[in-house]
This record gives sequence, structure tokens and C-alpha cells, in this order.
Amino acid sequence: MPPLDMPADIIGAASAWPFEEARKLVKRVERTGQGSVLFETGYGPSGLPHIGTFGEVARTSMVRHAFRVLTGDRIPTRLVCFSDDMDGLRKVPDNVPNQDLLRRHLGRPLTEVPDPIEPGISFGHANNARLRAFLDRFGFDYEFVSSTALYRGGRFDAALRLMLERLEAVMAIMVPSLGAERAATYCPFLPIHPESGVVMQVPLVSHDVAAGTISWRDPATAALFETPVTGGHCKLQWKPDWAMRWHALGVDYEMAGKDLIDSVKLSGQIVRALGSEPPEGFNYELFLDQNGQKISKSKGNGLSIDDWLRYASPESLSLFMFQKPSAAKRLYFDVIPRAVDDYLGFLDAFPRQADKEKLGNPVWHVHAGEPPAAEKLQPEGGAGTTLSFAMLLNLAAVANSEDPAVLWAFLRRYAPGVSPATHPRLDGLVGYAVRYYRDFVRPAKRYRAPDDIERDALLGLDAALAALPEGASAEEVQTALYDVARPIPRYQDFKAKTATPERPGVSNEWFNTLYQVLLGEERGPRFGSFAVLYGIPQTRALIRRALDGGLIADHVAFLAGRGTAPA
RNA sequence: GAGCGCGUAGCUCAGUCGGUAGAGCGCCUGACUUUUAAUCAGGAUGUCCAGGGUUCGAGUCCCUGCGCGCUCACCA
Repeated sequence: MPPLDMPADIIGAASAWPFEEARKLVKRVERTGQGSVLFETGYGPSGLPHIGTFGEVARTSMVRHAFRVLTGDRIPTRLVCFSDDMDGLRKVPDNVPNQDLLRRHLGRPLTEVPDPIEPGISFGHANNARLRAFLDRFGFDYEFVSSTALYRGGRFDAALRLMLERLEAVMAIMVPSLGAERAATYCPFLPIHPESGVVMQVPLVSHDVAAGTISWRDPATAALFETPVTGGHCKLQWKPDWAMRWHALGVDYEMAGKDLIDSVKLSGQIVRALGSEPPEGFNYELFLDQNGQKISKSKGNGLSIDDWLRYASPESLSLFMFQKPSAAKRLYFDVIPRAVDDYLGFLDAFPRQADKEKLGNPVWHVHAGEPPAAEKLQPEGGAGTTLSFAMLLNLAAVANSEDPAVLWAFLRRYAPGVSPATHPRLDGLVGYAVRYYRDFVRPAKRYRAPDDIERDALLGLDAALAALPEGASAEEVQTALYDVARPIPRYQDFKAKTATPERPGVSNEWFNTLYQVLLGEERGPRFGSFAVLYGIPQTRALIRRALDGGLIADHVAFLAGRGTAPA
């Protein structure tokens, strides 16, 4: 991290939430005198990483960076992404193949269940690898930690023996939080069955602190087992597990969703019973879908991480995560363009801002204090401006093209000399806009068949286009358009500004016909400009496809290919 | 039952330390165009949920209430 060239009082007064969070840690360090700080995020590898996983790592990284700035980077920090991969497989996920295979392994640790996709590797390990690839894709600085590896490697042994020693205290914390039925059988230790390998949820028969063992009975056979709590022979129940981990690793900071408020409370009490201080942290609000429902993987509502990254940059998602973690936010497709344009706007403003504002600017947090320069378009004789994503989406619709090169042709008209080489991030935006067009705009198109009058008019237009000289300008095409329609009574407009009885104007209906029949839209671009950029021969081909019914047939096929019915 | 979040323009939402209410979209007018909507300039729009309190001053802080929604109470 490069040194931050800002006065200490400005940094000290920074009020963005990552700074507020980091100050809790500064106080903690002052109180305890500790020489380093550990951040943790948790992950359950029973499924693929999701957008909440990203949010938690991104937000924790922002707090970590703020802490480093507040302390001048004098206190070493680490971020651990902890995978709870020794957890037993509770139910077979609906969205994976080989359901039978998984069903045979129900109850066993995820790292003992074969992966339904990749042979020769466990479900837990496979999902761990997916998580790491996912995090690496964003360039997060983290250390991956496997629960299974630590349990089996003995890293938790001392903490596990301590918990056994303080079992009464732990029970006293947990039991009141449980229903009567569960309380009667609750035990924080979950022995791994030595024969079946299943993570057993059984009542405690007895325990031996000196030996470090628990005794329990197999409910199926009534056989009595004595199992060491150490060495990976036992796992802990969720809340004691969290607490034990905090204690054993010395976790100083972990945030969690508000659904875990009670868990944080109980785990905090347990970690105190083990003689450690619970980590700092806060509870962020959950994400909702378009209708205000909680996003859940099983329901498949809301937005997946892949959905977002198909249409927008990781930075824009990072910005979304930065903004108001304490408010429940709706997370669905429509918020993407807004997030992208907010991001571009903040990036644009950053160089103009004073230090104090910079520390409050989301891009400072998104880019760990070093936001890149905004890519601007410089029209001839004009000031540079940042092209908004909203405008690019319009352009993609206007260009009626899934080809980024066509959009670049539009952009060069505005600012000659620009290219993907000079504006690589803008090129990324162009790619996103094109995809958005393909996935949202194009499916909504409704092509209309021309009637006889329209058919004649289109034939006339085709002939007029054919008669244009090579390299005709947009204006010449536009003029040709008017001249084709002017003699046709349906399109004559005698109320137009410049209309005379001899030379009537041309009504909007003519253009609307072109949009509806040729582009499948109710509105469209200035047609002269469109035809030139799209290409005169291509436009003529488009007209022919409209006349022979090809456009409608193509669109039906396109929709069928996507599995959607025509609009 | 317990714990939260939200309520601001037609819609979606910002609003930092308490100091004359903002953005985007939409809408209206105009520029450009031979009259259409990539663009540009300008404009209109508010019971800041309600009531009370603190204050010289409250969208903002405190209390109460109303409405909408979420989470937890089995597991993680």
C-alpha cells in the first residue's frame, strides 16, 4: 500500500462507514496492545459462491484498507476466508447432477462427499476451489483456510479441549436459546461416526476432560462410542464452532448478515467463556429481489454474481456493496445501469475533489485508495466527457447490432480517434451494452409485416438507396427517405412547417413504419444516420428480409432458441 | 414473541456536521434535423408518513404512533 499523502486530521475525520468500522479496531488495538489484526469472512461450501459472498469479502476488504490508512499501515493485517467444509451434507442441492451419488453420502463432511461434477475430488474441495477462483477473479488479497484442514491438523485441538473443559458454561449459554426438545439432546460436539463417517448429532452420554473425549451412543445400534474431541474426530455445532474459531485464530473482525444477529450474540458469549474477546463487526442488511423478497439460492430469485458480471463491471458491483450496507437494498437487473453510472460519476468527480471528499468517495474505497483515471471522450473542440452507460445502452439499441464495432463507429463519429486501444475500459462497457441489448432489448422486439402500401414504399426506398452514390452521407440518405415518402398519400403531411400544397411534408408515420417493420421497435434512431452506420447494402438487405417475411421468421427462431415465447 | 430496515417529486432513490429540498428516469419547451427520440439547452413538479419534543433553526437529533417489509425463534 503506497503512503497516503493526506493530513492526519483529514484522515482522522473521515466518516465513510469503512472508517467508522476501522476505528473500532483502532480502539481494540489500543486497548489490547496486540501487534496485528485478523479479519475473517465465512463461507459454506455446500453450494457455489454467491453475490453475498462477494459482498462480504468486498466490504471487509474496505474496512481493512481503511484500518491500514488510519494506522499508517504500522499494524500488520490479514484477511482469512474460512470455509466451513467439515460441515455435514444436510440435503442434496437441486441444481447439481448425480443426485443419487450425493444422496448416498448425506450427513458426511463436505470434504468426504464426492463432487457430483469433477471425479476424484470432494464436493467441499471442489466448491473451495470455485470460491478461490471466484475471489481471485476480483483480485482480493486473502488467505484461504479450510476448516477440515485445521481440525485434522490439530490447529484447533487446544481450543477444543478448552471448550470441553468449559462445557457447562457453553451449555448454560446455548440451552436457554433452544426449544425444550432440542435442549434435551443438545451437545456442542458432533462426533464423526468412526464407521459411517457421518457427522453425528447425538446427546452426550459422558465426557472426560482429562482424556479429551466424549462418549455417545449410536441411535441406530445403541453401540457406545468414546471419541476424542481433537484431531478432527469431532466437529462443533455451528455457534460454538464460530466461537472456537474466533478464539483459536484470534479473529478481530467479522461482519455478518442480519439473519445472524442472534448467532453473533451467542457465539460472542461462548468466546468469552473461552477467555477471548469477540471480534468487532456489524450486521449488514440482506439483499432483496425486485418484489422485496429475500434473495435465496433455492428460490433462484434476485441476481447472481454471474448475472451482474455479464452486464457490468466488478467495480460497479463493488460500488453497490459499498453503498449503505445497513439498508436492505433491492438487487435485480434494473439496478445495474444505475450502479455503473454512479460508479462512472464518482470516478469522474474524484480528481476534482478535496482530500476530505476523496475519502468519502466510494471509488476511493472500491479501488483501495487508488482509483484509475476516468476515460473520457473528447469531441473536436469540446471538453472531455465521460460516456454514461445509459447512453451506451441506448446506442446499442439504436445501432440494432450485437457487434461492438458498430457501436465504436458511432462513438468515433462523436469523438474521432477513439478506439478500444485508447479506451479499454470503455470498450468493456461497450461489450456490456451489447450483451444487454441482446438479452433485454432484442427479445422485446416485435416485428410487424408490412401492408401493401408499406410494401410499395419499402420497395421504393430500396430503389432509392440503390441509386445513391458510393459514400453517401447520412443527410443524403435522410433526404432520399423523405423523397420516397412524399408522393405517397398516407405519409403526406400538409401541416408541416415547410409544407406547401405542391410539396407536402412527411409525417411521422413513415418513420414509425420503418421502425416497426425493419427494427421491430416503436421508436428508433434517425434513420439516415442509422443506414449509413449500418451500411447501405446491409440496410437494403434488411428491407428485403422484411419484405419476404425473413425478419419475423428470424425473430421467432431467435426467441425459440432462448426458450421464450414471442412478445 | 424478539431484533432490524424503510417511509423524500409520477417512478426509483440520494440527502455528509442540524443551516433556503436534490439526482436519474419520465414529462413539457426549445436547439439540431426538411417535422421522428444516440445528442444538447432550458423548465415544471414536494403535507420530506403523522403527532409531539430539543433548538434561533429539524428531511436530518429524541419520544410516541401509523404503514410497508425483512430477519430470528429447526439448521447453518
